[in-house]
Amino acid sequence: MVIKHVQEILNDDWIGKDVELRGWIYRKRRTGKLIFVVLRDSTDIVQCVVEKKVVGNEKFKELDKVGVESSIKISGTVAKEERAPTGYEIHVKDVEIVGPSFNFPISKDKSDEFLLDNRHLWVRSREMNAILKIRSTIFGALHDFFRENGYYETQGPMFVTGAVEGGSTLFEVPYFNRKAYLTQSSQFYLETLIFSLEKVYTVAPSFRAEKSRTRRHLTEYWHAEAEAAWYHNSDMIDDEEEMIVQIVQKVLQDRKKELKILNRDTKMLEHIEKPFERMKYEKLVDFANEHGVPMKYGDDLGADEESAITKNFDKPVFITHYPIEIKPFYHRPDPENPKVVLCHDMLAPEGYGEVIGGGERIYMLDVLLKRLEEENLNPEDYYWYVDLRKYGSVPHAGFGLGVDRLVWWIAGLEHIKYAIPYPRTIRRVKP
RNA sequence: GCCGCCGUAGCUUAGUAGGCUGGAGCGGCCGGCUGUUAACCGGCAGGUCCCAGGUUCGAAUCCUGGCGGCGGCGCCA
Repeated sequence: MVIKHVQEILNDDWIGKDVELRGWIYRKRRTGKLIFVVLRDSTDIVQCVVEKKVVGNEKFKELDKVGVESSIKISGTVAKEERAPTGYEIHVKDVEIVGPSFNFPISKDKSDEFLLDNRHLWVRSREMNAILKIRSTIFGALHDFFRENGYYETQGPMFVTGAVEGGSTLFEVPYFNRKAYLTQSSQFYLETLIFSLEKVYTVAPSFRAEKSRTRRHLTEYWHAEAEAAWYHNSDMIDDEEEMIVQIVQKVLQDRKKELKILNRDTKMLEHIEKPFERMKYEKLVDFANEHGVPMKYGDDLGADEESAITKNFDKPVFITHYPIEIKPFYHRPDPENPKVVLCHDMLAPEGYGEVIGGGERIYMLDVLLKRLEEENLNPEDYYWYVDLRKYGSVPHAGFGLGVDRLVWWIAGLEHIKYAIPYPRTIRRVKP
């Protein structure tokens, strides 16, 4: 008997043929001498009809006894059946219970807290299954983009000794007899590596001890970062635009079924093509005020501003040329207007907001030293970063992308905690 | 750092101007049913009302503190 996945046999070619399926009991209903088992595997679900007179008294009783999520092997004949959830059903000839399950804790009523406590079991749900597949596709498409565009994959350390960005809060960890921190960005390390590889990227966790309690924050999140020698701000934006379009296309192509399971309205995703709007911060202030969000020059974008702005676009938007005061020290001041820096944030549409932050880095030694001084930072703490500007510096640019945020937006999720298998937030470090 | 909300059975909850035995649905167990769709019908079991202290004749209900959790702001990706 041929072993198949559910998805493979859900078509007319299989009608009347015998198959063996392996999976888990998703639903079970008994009516007299019949048991309807909805079998789930990684690919899909299918209804299986078990008759007492076919499988025998003993097997029937055994199957009747076990609960949902028991793992089973069943063999039988495929039939078309309008009444079955996925249009086909299996007339079971034999069933084997591999790992029984009794009183599976997750039933129809579910609170957020309960599902998070039982995340190790909830990952089996159809929704989580769909999200995890979309997430896998997104990670794959990210790697494809970088590799097809001349970026080398590399890695920075997770244990570090200092902050990359002034403001962010670091997790302190004991490191033998001194202190170390968990990295919040690999950017500076990537900058060192462009002098060897020119174009580099990494996909790694970043850690932020910010006490943020919002639908778009995790304390541990997956950070895709890239850095490229000889790139200016707009070159980097070009790459990001292409990257986002490719990822969205890939998901639309490969994950139709999953997007449907999640009730994702894909119309918004289908619009996404180049070019994206590129708006200077200065223009954005006017735009915000015209759209009922009071904002004055020098204000950073808050959640209200972000969502109000992105609701007016059906594609991602790049905001560029922020005032120098509201961005970290390493951004390169615009030679034509030193009050702003050559940076960009990409805001996802539909109110999702910031997904990418990036820009051109300062490459002149004197400019960097001046900026460190203005920000009251000690150049000695950044000696290796400063060194890069002493030995054959080149213009370069880079970005950081919150991959979980990308999943959150593309899958159209309510909260970022649904975008990652095991979310880490200020209040949750288990399971 | 700031603001708001929640904690009652395995799960989801009703009950809080203090008052008799804290109700229900789902799940579980027992029985029934040959086409179910989160099946249905009958029966049964199941409670530290988050914890500690206080007010009171009397607390799930009011007060104080603690623990656990959820959401939002700020900050960020």
